[in-house]
Amino acid sequence: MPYREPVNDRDPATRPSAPPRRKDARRNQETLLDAAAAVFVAKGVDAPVRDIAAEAGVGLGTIYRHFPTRADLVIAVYRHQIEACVEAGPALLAAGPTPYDALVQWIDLFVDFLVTKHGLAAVLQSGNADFEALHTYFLDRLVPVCAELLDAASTADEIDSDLTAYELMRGVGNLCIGADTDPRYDARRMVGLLVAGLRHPR
Amino acid sequence: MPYREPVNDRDPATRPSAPPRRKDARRNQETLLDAAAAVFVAKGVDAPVRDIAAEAGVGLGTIYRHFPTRADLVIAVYRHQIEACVEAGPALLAAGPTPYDALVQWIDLFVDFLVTKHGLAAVLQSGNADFEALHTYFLDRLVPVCAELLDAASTADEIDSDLTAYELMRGVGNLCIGADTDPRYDARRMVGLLVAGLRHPR
DNA sequence: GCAGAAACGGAACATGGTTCCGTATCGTCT
DNA sequence: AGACGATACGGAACCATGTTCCGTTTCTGC
Repeated sequence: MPYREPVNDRDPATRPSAPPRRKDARRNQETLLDAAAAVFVAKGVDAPVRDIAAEAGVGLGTIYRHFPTRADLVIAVYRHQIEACVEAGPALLAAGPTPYDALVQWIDLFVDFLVTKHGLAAVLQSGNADFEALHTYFLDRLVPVCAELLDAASTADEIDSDLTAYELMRGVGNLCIGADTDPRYDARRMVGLLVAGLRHPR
Repeated sequence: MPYREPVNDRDPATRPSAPPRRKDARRNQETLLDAAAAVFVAKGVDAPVRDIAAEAGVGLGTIYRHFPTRADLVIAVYRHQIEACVEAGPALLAAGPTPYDALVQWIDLFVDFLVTKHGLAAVLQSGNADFEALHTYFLDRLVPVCAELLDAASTADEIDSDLTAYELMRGVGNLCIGADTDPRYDARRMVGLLVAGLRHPR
């Protein structure tokens, strides 16, 4: 996975860390992201760090030099898709027929993302302190977008609830847990029900 | 798990194991359940087994003799409350004004239960294989009750959805995750939204 | 009171995240 | 090119946790 874009941001979890100066380091970082992505697909997001190191043909120390924590590795792997989601928000708002429609479509986007990543949703909400950073990153990036959509829909009087963007994101994320391993559970449908509940009853 | 009472029952997670024959064993089992309950309240359902052993003043082996697995201990601690929930279903159905009302009240009961147990909801859905038994036990006991309520409401034409009792339970359980540690997230409200979405639009 | 079954305690094992540090590699300076 | 310091690497070692094993202790029926 590409990653690296020029240094800039403040928040370490949000900022793509500056590219390593040394060529071997740069190469390893590439390799690691690719390996991690592959392992996540094959064994889920909670696959052992050692498996990722093995897949990348790299020592454990190397992983931890590049990504201080498992959560940072996960963030790095999915950063692009998250950012795509962030950018999709305003776009949908501008394009869609109504703000509420845009909100629904945006949430669908997010749910699709979550549901197609084995165990991501679970790890996102697991009280597990290891993944605090992951949780925080997702929320920091997505809540503002969600809030914008929610506000717009609210202003357009399409919505009948003072539900927080934060709560909505949490709820949606929660509903996606387990959807990837249980054919009897359809997260999209659940989220649909939840979001439908926001609509202004007319 | 206590020593094999002469074989009989099929589902080990559902059967309250027969009381141990030996007095010390009986005493220890009591002590363990109390200690576990206390530790779960203090440190959450995912507190280390060692903490529980320490609280009970007992060795690790003793815990594992009585409860083959952490999950079995958790089940034992909460069995009574689950069973109370199971019994409340038909009662509410008989008492409530309408089946849908009964369903709503029953779900409230369940949510209250989950939300007041630190980390129970999380551990319930965590893909974690360790807790498979817990997950299964909850579902085995509660899904039939939920199905009964759902059917009744459906028959009374109060509900406009072919949602499975299983899906509903999963959804509700999921929505409760993290509610105990995050003041910004109100699981009851989320569940309310979800359940409201079932109602026949009129 | 004895013998053997039943229970006990806790060391030891497996797994998984993370840290440490001696060694290897890179890039620059001369 | 050669040398040297900074950077990066590998993987053993460490810590936390669930679980297993087994030598020891405690009961209970006779």
